[in-house]
Amino acid sequence: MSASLKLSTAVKAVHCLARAYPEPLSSTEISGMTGINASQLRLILSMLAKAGIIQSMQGAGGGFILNMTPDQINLQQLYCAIETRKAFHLAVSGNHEQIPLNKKINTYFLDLFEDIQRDIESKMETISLADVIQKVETHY
Amino acid sequence: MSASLKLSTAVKAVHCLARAYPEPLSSTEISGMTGINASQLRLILSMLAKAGIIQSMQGAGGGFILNMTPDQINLQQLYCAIETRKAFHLAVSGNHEQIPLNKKINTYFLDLFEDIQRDIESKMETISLADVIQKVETHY
DNA sequence: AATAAATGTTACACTCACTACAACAGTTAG
DNA sequence: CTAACTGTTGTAGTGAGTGTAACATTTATT
Repeated sequence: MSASLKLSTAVKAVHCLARAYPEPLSSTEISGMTGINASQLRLILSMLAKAGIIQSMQGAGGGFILNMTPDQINLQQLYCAIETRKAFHLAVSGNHEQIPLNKKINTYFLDLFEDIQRDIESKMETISLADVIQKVETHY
Repeated sequence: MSASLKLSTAVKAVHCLARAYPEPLSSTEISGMTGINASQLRLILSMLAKAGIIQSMQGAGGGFILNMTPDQINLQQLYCAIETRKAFHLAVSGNHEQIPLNKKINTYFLDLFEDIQRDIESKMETISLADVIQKVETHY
């Protein structure tokens, strides 16, 4: 799954958890609320649980519950927890690295893209889940 | 081709043109210097020509030649000229938009991603081809 | 202890975009 | 008129992303 898709999925799920708090929700329940496949949700939610953002409880009567308040959770934390590949997909010309100029320019761009990646991450750090919920409920 | 791949390809090609200036280079010649396929180069170079960044001359003895000095060309111009899809690939959870909450959160993220896209573009605007050439030749 | 209801994880089919390249039509100098 | 170019279209192969199912594992309940 792409980082941006996972991020929006994570926000939707966590938003449900915020509304249900302090009651836990199962992946099936969240699936019913969002339309997102339950297996897919579990994949993402288990990553969020490992990052300590939510708590997962196995077994009958279990489910997921927030482990932090919405204003303590920011998009960067969510993004970090679920990231497998970078948001700014950094492809540079494939395999012509035997040519010195290519190698140098590739390196330059990899550095630049990392730089941009850092910019994106700092921006996301400034946006809390509470911000998102508030904005979604008022401005849209 | 992804935007970032095309961008690095464009920079490599334009870098060759800068060194050859005022002599024109054919796509075959640039291919020889960079290892990049000539057809692929022509695809990108023709886009740069349409944007007025380089000039293309058809027919025997033709080729490509810079139409601006390296310090007048910035990465944003190159990126703009070759862009087909956005750098920050903005996927949000696909097709569950019948659920109002989803639609709102999707819209929120599309807005956020556009915002980030703009940030990336302004950053690229500050980097000229001359900067890249200078940096590549000294720092790497 | 047995059962039912959860999570956690793996696997898989399917689609689709990307990549790299070839081929050829169109254009121009000599 | 020919040779050397660009411009554009098409295409086979590959790899990543998507959506989902299946099953192993864990735990509350009775």
